[in-house]
Amino acid sequence: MKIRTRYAPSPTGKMHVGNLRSALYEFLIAKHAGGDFMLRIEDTDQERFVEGATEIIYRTMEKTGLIHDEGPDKDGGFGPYVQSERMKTGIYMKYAKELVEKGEAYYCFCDKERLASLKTEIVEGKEIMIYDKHCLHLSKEEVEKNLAEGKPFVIRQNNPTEGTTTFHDELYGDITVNNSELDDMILIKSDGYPTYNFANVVDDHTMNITHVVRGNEYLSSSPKYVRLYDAFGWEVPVYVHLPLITDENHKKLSKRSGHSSFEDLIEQGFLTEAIVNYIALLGWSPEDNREIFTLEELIADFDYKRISKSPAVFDIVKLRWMNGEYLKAMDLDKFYEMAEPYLKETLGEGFDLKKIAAMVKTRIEVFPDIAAQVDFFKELPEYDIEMYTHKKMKTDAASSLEVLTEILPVLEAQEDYSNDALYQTLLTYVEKKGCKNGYVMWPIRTAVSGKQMTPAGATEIMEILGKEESLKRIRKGIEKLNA
RNA sequence: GGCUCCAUGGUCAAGCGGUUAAGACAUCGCCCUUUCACGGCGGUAACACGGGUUCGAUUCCCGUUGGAGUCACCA
Repeated sequence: MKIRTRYAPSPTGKMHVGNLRSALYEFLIAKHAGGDFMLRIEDTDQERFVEGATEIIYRTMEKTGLIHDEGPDKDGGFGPYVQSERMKTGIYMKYAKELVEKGEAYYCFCDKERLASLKTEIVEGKEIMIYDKHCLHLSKEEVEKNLAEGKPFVIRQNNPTEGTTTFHDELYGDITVNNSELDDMILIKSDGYPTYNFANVVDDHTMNITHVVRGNEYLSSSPKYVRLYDAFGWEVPVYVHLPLITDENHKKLSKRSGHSSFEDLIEQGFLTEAIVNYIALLGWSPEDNREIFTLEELIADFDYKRISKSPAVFDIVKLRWMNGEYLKAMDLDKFYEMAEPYLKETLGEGFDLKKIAAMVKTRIEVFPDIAAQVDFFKELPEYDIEMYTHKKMKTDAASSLEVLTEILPVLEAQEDYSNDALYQTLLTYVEKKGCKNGYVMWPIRTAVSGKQMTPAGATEIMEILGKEESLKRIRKGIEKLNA
């Protein structure tokens, strides 16, 4: 049988990395087995709906390459399934009524006040309530009467109070709970919309989803879903609950606490491919020790049995490293194309940006790192003459002054300011002087950059700067050292 | 608090009864070098605890502890 999975987000904001990883694994599980992957927007909560959120999800999926295989026609392709659209067919109410017929669900007319009176315990600010099945005992006549009067109602699942329910998860094995733990959750809300709890079961079944893959926050409600499948007489899907991704405090990532969304990471200069690669490895590992994967390679290697059971901390430091690996592997033209806006922002016009891009390519992890690397080209920063002192190079203020003063006329006479020519000139001087390269390179580099660290050596910097600016900076250095 | 899940270095992780307990990030040191970075080499660092089972437990079972998730007319 062909595997069919789905990503079923609610359009309530941006996608954080946990959401993205669920989508990725769902996609990979299907694709690895040659199956189909679907996208279903779960927008049954009208209050939480965020304008534009669906588009964000759609765009993110497209950008990351997690393309779904079917859906309603849209722009010549497939759009996502949307629950609010599906609801117009009356599908959820139809199935809910079927359950009522079977005695597996019932109408409930309890108002807020009565429900509030049921709240017994307060734990960590949360009120715990177990519905007392009050309306289950309403007679058929009473129900009809209430309905006829237009009294607001919800439909609740009717769970047994005795016995146990067991379901199987591919990763976590068999999980059994006492039925007394299962509360009579609401299936249809008073606004007529289904709850997630109900819609996900109806949709997964009617869409022929074979593998339900989702975050492990659903682990504890899964027994109730299984009871729904059983009540309908439907085949229970294969369940794969994914370990949580947490922040550095080991708390679940959430949109509300402002954890990194995919879009934020892109804005911070991370590459889509690196993000996808990194999150793939949060909770899954291949048989070998490989760490760098394209999406295609992930599809080929992704065996969901190797997904881990314990939660993983999202470590942005390692993401940065991985992003750097992608940058280093990228061909220069592509890199330049992406780095150009960042280079322009700090340097403006008038520089050989491509040459500078090449210098910086292996030295940054994310694009915004560029600014701090190259800003000195634009303007010589204020610097302390302490920087002329370098133990290993055996340089200090005095030696630097001497070198700079001696080399200045040579550089003034020099016409060719290409890196090679400059380097030759300096080497000649070094030989004549009988010292180490660094003894002269260090002070020149310092004078010309004013920085502790630069993306290139003295002569490469001078090549970019040009004769006039290079000399100006060296004179400035001499001036500072004389003061 | 009830229920459920989880437990290998700071982090991601391999391991699936017998290993000197991999690898990666981070960190530290050395080398290379026109500084730093890159690159190369090396170091520090882990099986939460207590009982079993077994000739032998990181690995299997139970308990303890710790952590997380969940307990809505949210998904």
